Amino acid sequence: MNSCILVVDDEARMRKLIKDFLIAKGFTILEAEDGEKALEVFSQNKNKINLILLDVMMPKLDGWSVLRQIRQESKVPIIMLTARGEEQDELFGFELGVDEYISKPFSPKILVARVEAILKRTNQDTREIKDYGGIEIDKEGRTVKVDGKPLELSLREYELLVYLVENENIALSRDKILNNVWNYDYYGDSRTIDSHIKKIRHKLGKKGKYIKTIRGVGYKFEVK
Amino acid sequence: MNSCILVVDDEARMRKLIKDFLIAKGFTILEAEDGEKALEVFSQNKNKINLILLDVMMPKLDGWSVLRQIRQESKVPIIMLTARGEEQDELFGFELGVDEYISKPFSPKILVARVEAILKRTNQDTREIKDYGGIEIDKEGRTVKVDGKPLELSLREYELLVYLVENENIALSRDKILNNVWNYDYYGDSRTIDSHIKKIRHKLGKKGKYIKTIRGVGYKFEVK
DNA sequence: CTAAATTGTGAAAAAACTCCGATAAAATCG
DNA sequence: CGATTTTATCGGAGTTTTTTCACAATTTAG
Repeated sequence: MNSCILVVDDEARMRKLIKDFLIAKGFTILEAEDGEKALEVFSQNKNKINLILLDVMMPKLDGWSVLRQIRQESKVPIIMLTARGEEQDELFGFELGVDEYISKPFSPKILVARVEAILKRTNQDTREIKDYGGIEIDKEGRTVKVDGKPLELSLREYELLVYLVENENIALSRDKILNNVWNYDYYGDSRTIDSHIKKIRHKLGKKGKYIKTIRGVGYKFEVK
Repeated sequence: MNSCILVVDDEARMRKLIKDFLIAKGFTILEAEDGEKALEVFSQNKNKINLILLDVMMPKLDGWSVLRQIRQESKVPIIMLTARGEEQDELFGFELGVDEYISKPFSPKILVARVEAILKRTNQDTREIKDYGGIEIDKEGRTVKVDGKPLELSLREYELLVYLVENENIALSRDKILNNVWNYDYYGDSRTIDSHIKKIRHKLGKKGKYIKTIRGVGYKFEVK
């Protein structure tokens, strides 16, 4: 993990306070003492920075301006540090893509909690691995595991399996399968599907029986 | 869009207030007057509900309990409605997966702004399409586009390209490439990589030059 | 500049994949 | 139960993908 956070505030004391707490929590910190420096540091560390703590009131370039400029090119999470309870500002900011507010004065605990919450939310591994009765499918990685063991599936096999599991418990007609897994205009032998089903079942081993045959219709994936 | 929001609060007046504002903004509203009802409504509308506004203080089952139970099975965004400024609660809640707090009393504007901010954040199609100098890769869909035009890449070509772009600006040795794109124990001709590189470059057209040859080492993807 | 090393390229061999058609097996119906 | 319909399975033909190999082009070193 070890996320990198850019702290932007004109008060050195405030920066130090924030920095110390976040470092104690294992974060890496970059600092900037005004808006211009913030943009500079940001542009040089785009890929590294995971979150920005941005003070609103600053000399040279205020927090809103910095926010706007950064939002032109990046969706990095930004927490604004504001004077207490300025509703107008909050509304203003959400539209611009502020992720969170923290009002000064704040307790370091709150700070850390919010930072972690936001990072958790955004860092949240976008990788989604879905489990269908022990058949794990990682669509991003295009991999399938059964009981933890990776399976080698050809393109058609993979797509057919994905189509079946994504329609778990739904009986799929051969027509539907052909139209969805094959090109729309494919006009082939309907035994083709059977052939692939056979191979998938075989590769799934014991779990092959989750692919049910629905006589007169087609197939259905059902964990039972 | 038209998101559905579950409003849980024991005060009918409060529910009505929230409901009216959110409906005015085009949301669909479900209501529950206590924790138990909330769970009931939730379990019956799991797939429909996009966000939950959850009061903390309620008879029968309080907000925290509801939160915990819902988090057992769902990541639906939850905004807690709390009495003003209870730090302890906030810390407590972030760990449990609270997405946001709104302190009573709040202005309807703030409410709507936060709801919209959260929905914007979470509804954000999980589908991620990354752009590397005009080469767009959708890993979930396993598609590559160059300047908007889809490319047909074979398995190896695709994986090799993904490996290169994900290590943008890093020179990758042939060894490393073999170990990562091919099976770990692959023991083939080293011209194999070149062959695929050639095909990829060709398919990328003008952008093929982003794949740089690093003599004596291997290749590097670099947009320049 | 020349020789050596490394990479690019195209063609062809090898491997993998997809699809088809024939036959076997199973389920259903009368 | 026997006939009929439907699905399972198998082998192999036709494709596509992957790999290999020989040679050309390029870069680097001396």
